[in-house]
Amino acid sequence: MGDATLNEWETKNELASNRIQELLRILSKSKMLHVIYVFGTVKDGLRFSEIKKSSQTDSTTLTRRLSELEDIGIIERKELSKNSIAVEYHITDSFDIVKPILNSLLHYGLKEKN
Amino acid sequence: MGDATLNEWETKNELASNRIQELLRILSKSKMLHVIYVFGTVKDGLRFSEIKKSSQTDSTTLTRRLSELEDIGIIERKELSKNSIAVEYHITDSFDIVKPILNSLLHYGLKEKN
DNA sequence: TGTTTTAGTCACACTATTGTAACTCAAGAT
DNA sequence: ATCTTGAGTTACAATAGTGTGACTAAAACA
Repeated sequence: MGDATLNEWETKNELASNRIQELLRILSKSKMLHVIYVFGTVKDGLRFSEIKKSSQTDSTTLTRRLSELEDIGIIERKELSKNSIAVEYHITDSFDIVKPILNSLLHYGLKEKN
Repeated sequence: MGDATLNEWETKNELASNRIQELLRILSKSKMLHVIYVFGTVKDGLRFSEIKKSSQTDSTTLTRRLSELEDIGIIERKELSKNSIAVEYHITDSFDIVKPILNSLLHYGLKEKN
């Protein structure tokens, strides 16, 4: 079962491999999991300051993480009232794609080391 | 369903979180996926040179990747004949832990970007 | 009018990760 | 005895990713 699915790798092309590599590189950056966790658990439509507080991330790093997530289409940035000042971040349908990965990671994290 | 599992995050402790972070950091390193892919698809009991050829990784990086995988207990290094020269790498039971993660990543990789 | 809040930006020094090239050392083949 | 292969190691320069602290510009509050 696990093996069967693993065999699909053989049919994958370079593009898929690059996308995977890229996703992993992005997911492993500092505070990324904390940020995604906030999006996964709290209500939809989050303000910069809320994410900052909940994820305990500084402005610089949070900006970096949010724009990376936006770049790969996992969240969307929306300015309330046309001239910025207030901004809201929403998850997109693609957010579902990372959920199973987070769940697998969670199981790994909770498992004893033997 | 996805949400239900995601809620488990709320019960996780700092230790789990660090383990997850660490796994992600390791998985995202260069050539790591290529190396794991070889272990996942080819027979068990691989020689350094086989992995090197199949994963297209240079000695330095391969040594780094293998010892990182060994450190987290996903593979084992075994010297055939007591005084090294020939070495074989085997996957351990813990290798199963990363399979679902690889499968999720695979699905992500194969999905169109919209 | 002055202060606070929101959502960042900028420069910077620091650490981590990378690939390259050159080297090692033991064992088996010629 | 020399050559090649296996499994690395070492040094290094280049690139990537980090948190800190200082700064900004607009809007809402008092």
